[in-house]
Formats: sequence, C-alpha cells, structure tokens
Amino acid sequence: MECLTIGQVAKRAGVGVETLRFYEREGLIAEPARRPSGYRQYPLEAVKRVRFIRHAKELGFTLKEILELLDLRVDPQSTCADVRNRAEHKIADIEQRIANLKRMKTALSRLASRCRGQGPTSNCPILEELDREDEHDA
Amino acid sequence: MECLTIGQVAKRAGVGVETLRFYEREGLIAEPARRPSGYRQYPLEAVKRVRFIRHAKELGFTLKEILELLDLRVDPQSTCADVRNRAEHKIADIEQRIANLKRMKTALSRLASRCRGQGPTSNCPILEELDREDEHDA
DNA sequence: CTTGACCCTGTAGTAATGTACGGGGTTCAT
DNA sequence: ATGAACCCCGTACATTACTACAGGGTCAAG
Repeated sequence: MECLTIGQVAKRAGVGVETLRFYEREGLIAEPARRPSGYRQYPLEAVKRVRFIRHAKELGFTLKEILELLDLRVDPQSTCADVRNRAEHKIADIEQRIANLKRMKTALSRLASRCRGQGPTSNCPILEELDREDEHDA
Repeated sequence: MECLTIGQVAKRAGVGVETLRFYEREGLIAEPARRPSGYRQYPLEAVKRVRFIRHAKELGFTLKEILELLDLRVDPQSTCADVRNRAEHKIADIEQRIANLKRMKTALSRLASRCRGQGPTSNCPILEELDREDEHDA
C-alpha cells in the first residue's frame, strides 16, 4: 500500500506540516505508523480526514467540535440525528453571531450618519456618543 | 478634587479591577497618580474614559482600534472625518464578517436539510459531504 | 559522497482580552 | 486596635489555532 510523508499529506490536504503535527497532538488525527527512521507514514485516507477537518472549519466548527463530529462517526451508538443536532446548534450559534454583528453595524451606522465629517474631533458626534453616560446599563 | 480608587472606577465603569490594570499596561488609560501607600488615585474623568472603551468595544472595535480613536481625540491635527473614516471601515469589516457567517450558515443549512435524522452515522449525508474531495479548491 | 530538501523532537511565541493567584500592605469603621 | 474589605506587584493561566524556532537526523539525486 502507498504511504505518504507528512509533507505529502500536508500538500494534498492544503495545510501546513506543523498543522498536522498539531492536529496529531490534539487527537484530531491518529498517530501514524513510523518508518525506522522515525518518519511518519500516513495512509492515503489521512488526507481525507484532514480535508474533513478543513471543511468543517470552513463551516464554522471549532476544532473541539470537529473532534466530537469525528467521534460521532466511529461511535456505533450515535445516529445521524446526533450529527444533525450538532449542525443545527451550530446554525443557531452562527445566527446569534450574525444578529450581534448586525446590532453593532446598525449602531455604528447611526453614529456615522450623524457625523458630517467636518471640523476637529473635539465636537465629533461619534466620539461624543461614545463618551456618553449609560442610561440603560447593568 | 474628588478621587476614586481603582475599585470605585471599576464599579462605576462596569469592568473588573484587573481589567483596569490591564488597560493601564496597554496604554488605554493613563497611569494615575498614587497615594503615598501606592494606591492608585483616579480623577472622575477616568470613569468616562473606561466607559468610552466599553462602548467602543460593544460596537466591535478592538482595543488597538480604540487606542487609535482615543489618540485621534487628543491630536489637534485630526478631524471628525478621520473618526468617521474609522467608523466606516469598521462597518465594512462587520459587513464582511456577516457575509462570511451567512455563507457558513447557508452551507450548513443545505447540509442539514439533506439529513433526515435517521439511522446510524455511517451514511449521514452531512458527514459524507464533509468527507467529499474538493473540486473547487486551491 | 555531498548537498539540499525534507523529517524529527521539544519548547516557546503569536494575537486578543482578559482572569486568577500568591504573598503581601492599607484603610476604615467599630 | 482589630478585622474585613480593599489595594499592591508580578507572574502565570485561559482560549483558539496555529507558527516558529533550535538543533539535529534522513533521503534521494547527481
């Protein structure tokens, strides 16, 4: 069977060599076999696993969550519904973050629209607003 | 003139004492005068400054950016337009982050909708998709 | 056989924002 | 004058996800 060096896996999976060693330490990928020299020998599937990790990261999962997803896959007790659950939680999480950013954006746009962009900073409505006392605060 | 201890400033500004010392180290707030005992003595304005920082943080500015805003305020060369510029950049930045999250959410929703939530993980379409080879990748 | 590209380990550093801890002094009210 | 509550400093830790050494073996081509 063909084996890959860490550099080959890294290249095919689109990550750095150091990242692979890091993932190994974190338990995201299994410790591979070694050659007598100590060089890591990866099976071809290793590339798939790293790509899985990359894809999941692109979807917003943290490495910790990805580890859980990977564990679900090998646990015979777990079901497809478990996976969908994770996905739905993550969607809710993302929605929260979007809502939060939208609030910021709205507040900031409101401030920016009040500033005509002229004169010194001393009477800039944006800075003034940031200075304002809080009325509705904990 | 009235002076405040670090704890009083912290309470009024709604942050922790450690946070104030951290902000001082980071140059966000000036080193205050000291009593003979070494206790920090803050003027009342210190509370305003910390609130400014808090508000700006809530709007999505990083501490580094907030430091720049605070510096703009004291620089007589800088104008209101400079401030508005920062605000607009930050708005664009937030929009980017929102767009990114939306992409994730869409992709994830698409995956979740294809999973009927039944059966073992072994043929879960979500996991399968994450395993897929990339066709349109660098 | 040499040379350059690659691999090894272990440790430390990065960015951002704090939070916690240990081992002390100080203040103020009683 | 004593005890609780507060303050000091310096350092280390937490989180996330790597990235960068230093100091050394190994592999493959010419």
